[in-house]
Amino acid sequence: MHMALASCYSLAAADAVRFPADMAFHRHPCSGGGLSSTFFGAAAGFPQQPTFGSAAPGLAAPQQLRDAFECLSDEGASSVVVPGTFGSMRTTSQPPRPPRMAVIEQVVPDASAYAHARGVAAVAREGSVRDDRIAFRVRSEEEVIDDGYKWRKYGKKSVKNSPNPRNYYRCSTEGCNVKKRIERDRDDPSYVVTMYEGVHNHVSPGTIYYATQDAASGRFFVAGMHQFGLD
DNA sequence: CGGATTTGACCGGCGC
DNA sequence: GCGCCGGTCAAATCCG
Repeated sequence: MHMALASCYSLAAADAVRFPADMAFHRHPCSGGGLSSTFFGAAAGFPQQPTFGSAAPGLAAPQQLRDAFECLSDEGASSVVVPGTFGSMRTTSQPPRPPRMAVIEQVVPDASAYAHARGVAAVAREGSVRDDRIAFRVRSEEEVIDDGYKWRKYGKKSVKNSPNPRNYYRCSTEGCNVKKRIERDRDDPSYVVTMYEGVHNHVSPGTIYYATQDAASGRFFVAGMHQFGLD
């Protein structure tokens, strides 16, 4: 998932994030004392050494991102509202649209998502799941999510036991081999399941991220962003 | 006209 | 060995 999501879902825009009333993210150890938006970056395959704005000291390390991600999974987070441009996959021929609110209903644990995508046998065969794959489920009428990156569609397949086709995308940035698969949930077509694989070796085009570090935990958080063309 | 998308073909892994 | 399945390729087509 992506940065448009990660960044908008920032400390500065914490009021744009809605959690179940019985959740206490501010006290959860995974959140590092602050509302963690970093798991979105993990899903998106944040650049390992991104270039941020001048005020940005860096961004969450993969492990930290996974921590946050697992935090939500463990807590059973079921409703997170984030500003994102759902329904408008950005391509080189399409300018970015203004953000719209979208609801991430469920984050799919990496292993199960991978199993879901490739089959339990394949996962068992590999022994373990690569840590650069992650998936999530979003209730959305449209399938494409503008995550800030440019993607090139390279395949479409119908999958067994599902009436919905699976679409394959590859990051269109030269030298970046991040891929993502998008398909509607076979059990509930109102959900879109997106799975990312790999780590971007570049920053989201036209986007500058500002990170902040929590003094107590040492974790980094996306504190803000600027996306050219949106303002 | 160049770049993105579509879509059938092709390939490799796996189970029987 | 054969068929099934998921993933990828690439030629044809579309579109701005």
